[in-house]
Amino acid sequence: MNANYWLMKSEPNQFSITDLKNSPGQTSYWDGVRNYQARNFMRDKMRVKDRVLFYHSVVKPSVAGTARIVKAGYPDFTAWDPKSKYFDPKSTPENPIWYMVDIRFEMQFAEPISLAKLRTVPGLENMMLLRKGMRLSIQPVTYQEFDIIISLEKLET
DNA sequence: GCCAACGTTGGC
DNA sequence: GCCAACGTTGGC
Repeated sequence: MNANYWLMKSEPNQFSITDLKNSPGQTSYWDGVRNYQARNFMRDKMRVKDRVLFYHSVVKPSVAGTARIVKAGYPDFTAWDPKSKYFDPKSTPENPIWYMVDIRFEMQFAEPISLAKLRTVPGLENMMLLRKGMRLSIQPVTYQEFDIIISLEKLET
């Protein structure tokens, strides 16, 4: 079966692609997602080897690089830790509400591709990220969209 | 820092 | 079940 393609948002001052690159094994779990739609993607749709656009939100909105799913959805244990900022008393090990995946660093773009740039690129007109009011932190991306963004990077390096 | 858009909560 | 109030996201 073919891989799926995704975009995952993170505020770089919380967790950046550099942080992922510097993580043990260049791998990290993706914790703290507390939105049902995003959770459903992780729990039900993401598979090992799926490819990910790593998006930096807020500070300098841009696609910063790529990653791969290396572990499919499993319960987000930070929801069970009262000391975690992601604590949710409604979630228990017996009945987990929130899920995470593990991702591994693949590449960091020499020059992040800015949101403003993406808005000008032919073929990305229907990209979910570019829709008004779109806040979903995990979004499906088509193969074509993924490929266009990768090719932009190659042109600029 | 502002604020529009969205998701969630809770009173009724 | 409706919807106002509130909190959060995230671009600018």
